[in-house]
Amino acid sequence: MEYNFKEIEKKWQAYWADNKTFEAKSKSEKPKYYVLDMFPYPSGAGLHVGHPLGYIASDIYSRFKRLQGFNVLHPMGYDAFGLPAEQYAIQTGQHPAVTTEKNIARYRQQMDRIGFSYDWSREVRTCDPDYYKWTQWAFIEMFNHWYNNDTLKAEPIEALIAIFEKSGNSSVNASHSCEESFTAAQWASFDEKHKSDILMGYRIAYQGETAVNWCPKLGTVLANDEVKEGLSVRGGFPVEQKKMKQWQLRVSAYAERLLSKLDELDWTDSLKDMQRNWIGKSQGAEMIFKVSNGSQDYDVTIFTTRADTVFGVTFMVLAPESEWVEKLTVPTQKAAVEEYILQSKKKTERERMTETRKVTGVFTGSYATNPLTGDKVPVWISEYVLAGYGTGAIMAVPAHDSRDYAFAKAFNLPIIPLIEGCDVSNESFDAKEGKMMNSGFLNGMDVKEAIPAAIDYVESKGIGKRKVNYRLRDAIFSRQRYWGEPFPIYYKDGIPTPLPLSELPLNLPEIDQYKPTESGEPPLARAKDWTYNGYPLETSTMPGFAGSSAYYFRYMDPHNDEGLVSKESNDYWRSVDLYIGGTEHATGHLIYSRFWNKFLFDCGYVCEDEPFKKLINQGMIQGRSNFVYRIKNTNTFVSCGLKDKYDTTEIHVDVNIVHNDRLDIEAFKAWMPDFATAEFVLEDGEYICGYAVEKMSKSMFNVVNPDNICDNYGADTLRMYEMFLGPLEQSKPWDTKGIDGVNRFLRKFWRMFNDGDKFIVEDRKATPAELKALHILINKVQTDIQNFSFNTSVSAFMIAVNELADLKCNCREVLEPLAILISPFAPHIAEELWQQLGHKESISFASFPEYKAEYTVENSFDYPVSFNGKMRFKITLPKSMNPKEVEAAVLADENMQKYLQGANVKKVIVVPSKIINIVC
RNA sequence: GCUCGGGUGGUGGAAUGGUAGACACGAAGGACUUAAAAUCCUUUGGGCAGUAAUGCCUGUGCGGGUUCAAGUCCCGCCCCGAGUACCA
Repeated sequence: MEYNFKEIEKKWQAYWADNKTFEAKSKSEKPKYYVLDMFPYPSGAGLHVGHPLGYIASDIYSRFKRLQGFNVLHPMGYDAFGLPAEQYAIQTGQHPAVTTEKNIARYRQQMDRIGFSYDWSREVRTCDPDYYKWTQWAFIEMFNHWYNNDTLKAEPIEALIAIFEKSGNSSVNASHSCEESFTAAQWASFDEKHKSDILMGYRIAYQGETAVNWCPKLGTVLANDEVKEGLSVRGGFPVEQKKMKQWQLRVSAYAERLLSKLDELDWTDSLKDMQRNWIGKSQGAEMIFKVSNGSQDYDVTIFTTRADTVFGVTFMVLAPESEWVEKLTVPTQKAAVEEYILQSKKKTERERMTETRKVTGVFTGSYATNPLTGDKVPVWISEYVLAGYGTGAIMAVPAHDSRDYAFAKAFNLPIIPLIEGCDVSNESFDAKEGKMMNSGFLNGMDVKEAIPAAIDYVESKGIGKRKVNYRLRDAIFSRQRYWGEPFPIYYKDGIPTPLPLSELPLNLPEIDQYKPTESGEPPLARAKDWTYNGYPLETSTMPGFAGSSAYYFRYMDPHNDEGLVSKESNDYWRSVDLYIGGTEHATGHLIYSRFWNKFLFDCGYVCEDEPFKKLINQGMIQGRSNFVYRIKNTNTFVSCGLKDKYDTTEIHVDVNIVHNDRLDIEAFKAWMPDFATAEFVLEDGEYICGYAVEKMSKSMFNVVNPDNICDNYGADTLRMYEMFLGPLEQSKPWDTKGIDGVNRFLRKFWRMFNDGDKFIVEDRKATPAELKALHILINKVQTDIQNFSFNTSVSAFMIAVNELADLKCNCREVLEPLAILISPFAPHIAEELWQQLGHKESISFASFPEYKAEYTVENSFDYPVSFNGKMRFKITLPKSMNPKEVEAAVLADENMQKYLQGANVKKVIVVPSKIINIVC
């Protein structure tokens, strides 16, 4: 029988499902290992060949770990809340739950065909009330906690209330957004509403007014990571800044912990770097400048990382949104300032960006006093200062900051150089190096000493203090949308109040339409009787990242209705040992999950502080589009190599009717009615298509569906080919060219133990040559899997099978370990061989074969590398040998003497490990 | 601008500082076959010499350097990709 992958794959997929082969044991003597994929959003388009790349890698690793004797948890689920299903619902009236359900079914079907070893009994869906109950629960917990900067952890809000009752808020060191200070007596006198407002400024999940990213087209606000280049990541619609009251998560409280713990994680440096940049820690100082508007004096605090440059301050700048603007604008400038602010408000984020570096600004009319020189400097307003970072006000040092420099040039403000020898006639000198001048007591110091010296000085004078700033902002947590988790919050006389836990989950209500109401309220406002005990419920819903932030805990204990995860299950599974997914989540999901995890850790619900110990980012699989070239105004198509001889139009052609860049002409004619009568100018009897690497998308006709590959080549070929394509972490275009090689390899492997209809394995002893090939492979595969170098291990299989086939190796002693070795990559064919070898249990319960080094020892000194006065030999010697011993061994070696015949050896130079030079 | 990756045949890609191009695709030639498919064998970075076995030169984006030895390490450029962006 030929290698009939269709039958084999169907058989084993059914076997695994029937026997629950991959169900993870909740209790086990074995050590645990948790391998997780980033769960997908089930889109309407189904999976394309890019999606399974990471899943295949994680599956190989999971199967490998099982063979190594681990109790492996390898689950899968769906990130099922999201915008596309809702947009579709708005257009069609179809309930998002229905479309989502349909898409999930299709995803599942497609994944099953690839032969993944998921434990489907633990599947989770974020849109399932039994699941989002725990998302809502976590939100209430965050609502009921505040972040104590003294103990560096989240603590119950009751403890904070107790402090307020005893001593007000002056002694509290919290991450907060409360602007009021009060005594115990004052606290006692506040009414309920006032107390609620104050506490809101301390809660980890809080409601607050800030500038948010508002996307008018989607009718909702978005978090920072959901906006790229001023456009929404979903849909690509313009986003503008708007002040709104929204639910937020105090992620910023965890900035330092999120940053410092990165060092301990086994993630790639580039990913850690992305998170570091996103968190954006900068050390500097806050400094107080006295500002006068002519009639009144104010203390305005600024933030700077260059305290050493105070002597070069020639003006000050406020953000247009700064609260100081109103106070510091003098009557004569009022009209101009108002006009400027109006203009900047009108601009969307995108417009601000496209008008790059266009310098704009307006003078307030006020003057600030330089705290060190006493000089009076003007206070301006400009968009280049951001309200949300630092204090929203800066001291401008045009000589040493390029933005201040541009501003100074545009408005003709003075520029004072502070570093010896720097030239600021054309540009600022931003580097933190050189000797200070024009700087009073700092003169002569190096910049690196001057910065701390300047801060020490202002601290001692009480006009400033050291300060660390983070770029990381709190996460906006409200969405004005339907298809998300409802907030478990109702408004009791206007006071936001969490539902009792017994009321969870708060189910998403049915509504007639999925759009906002006429008055612009979120869709949930359409729900009938959206109240609790007569009080109105919150109408916004949670964002996409809410459900995906702690899903990995749920897999540990998916059916628990007492808690997110039981203590027992959490103590056993702890955290994710290996997480595989795309880099696109670096600044979103992976920050939120770490934050969420740390919060639950602080509260004592989970035992590990970090969720993902090791993280691998699989590269993206891009599309590879094919083109045909139509001669203008005809229906004649010319092959790629001849296209320059004609005036042609390039047309995308469906890659599924092109093989190795050769067009299937009949299929092309049938593809679209227009082409039925097409004529062709061929090269050597074939039509060669052009190609380009583009994003994989329907409109480019370059989407390759894994189902097609499974139909034509089988899942084992698909799995091995995706790995063979190149390094896992690298992005690469999908190119079916080359898949034949992998398929050929599997057929060859099949023929090792099948001849016609006969199973031909013998029970004889293996020869040394066979064992050598086997053990080289064992060693290679083991190290490659551990290094996630799956492409080279596929090559190693090809080499080994070629060699063993040449040796006519069909003995059990080799084929048994070979089946185990290949089973993570091509599990179906491996199971088939395993069964034919007489095993009753799945190959997943076998043990990874042991590598025996003695089968691979090479003969030493077997060839000369070069001869050129010097003779060089590559040798393999134990590392423990010292140079003298090596020299003696070399000269004594028989082979070596053969090469040295007649040569007059003057010197033997032993260079590290492998090579020796012999000077003759 | 800043940060991090990366540049190797016709193609995808291999190479703990140690024979560059493993493995695979494609291509060319051949065997088997009435034919096709399948399978197998040979050649395949470029150049030169030779009937040949073979030998020599050259070659990993560019220019320098360290080293007995550099695709790999160092310095300076060029190009491509990703992230981020008035973050003071």
